[in-house]
Amino acid sequence: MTESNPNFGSFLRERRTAKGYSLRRFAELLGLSPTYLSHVEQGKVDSPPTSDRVRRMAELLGESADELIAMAGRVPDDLPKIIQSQPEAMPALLRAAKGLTPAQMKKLLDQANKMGGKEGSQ
Amino acid sequence: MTESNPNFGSFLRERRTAKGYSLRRFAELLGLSPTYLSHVEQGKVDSPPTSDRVRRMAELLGESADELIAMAGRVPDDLPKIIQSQPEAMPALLRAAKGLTPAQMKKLLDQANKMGGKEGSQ
DNA sequence: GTCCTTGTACAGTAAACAGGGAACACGTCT
DNA sequence: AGACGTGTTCCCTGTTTACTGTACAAGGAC
Repeated sequence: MTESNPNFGSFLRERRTAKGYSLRRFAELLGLSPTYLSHVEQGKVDSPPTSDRVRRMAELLGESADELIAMAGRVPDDLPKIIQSQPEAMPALLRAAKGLTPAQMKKLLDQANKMGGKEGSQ
Repeated sequence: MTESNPNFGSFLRERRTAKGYSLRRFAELLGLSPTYLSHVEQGKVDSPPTSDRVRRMAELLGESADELIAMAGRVPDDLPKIIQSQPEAMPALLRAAKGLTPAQMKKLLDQANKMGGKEGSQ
């Protein structure tokens, strides 16, 4: 059922109106029907838009794509491939990072970036 | 289409026969039809089994669940929740870890485990 | 009043997902 | 020859996903 955070809809509406977009206009820019967008904003929808659509929303609204995608109950679509590229290590890393505080996460992220300094692998 | 690695099917078959399970027996233990399992093992299926089914396969075969799930082209189902718990940091971490060698990954994982030493959150 | 724009409720849907049933060919055992 | 266990093939199916079209009510502008 792809449970989407109930705040997703209201957040979306708040940001959209703040940007001065009408529902129809915003839907048009996204390539969605006003109907569906209305449903989404009311949280009356079983399945939120796909992550690439949500990414586009974020662009138009000037919000963080990853954050909005998470609110929608989705996962950024580049991540599955990354996880599968190292099927043991990546899940282990995520599980290890699960309990960490934001500050600890930042440290860990810095470590990772330091390591990958030279390798710009495709 | 949930692209599953073509090796998934043949690997599955190889391990199953090595364990002495017949297709019917194995299917029964999994709660699947022999038909579908046959399709899966031949790679003749558009959508591989769900990740919890693949996990059960791994248990029965004594294989790594994460690895088999990746072969199936799926993502372990505990990961989306973890990612969403820190929508900025987790994707960033994965992307930073993307280019790393297995050895570097191990180091990073150790760091993460050291940090989380005390916190047994949730 | 009527025109236009706003969002909304109702109903529907093509395609993908995740399989399943029945019958079949083949080898083996007795 | 019959029974049995192996995997396979053809075709079928309920459910979910990610939406859409049409029509409508409420509020302002002219």
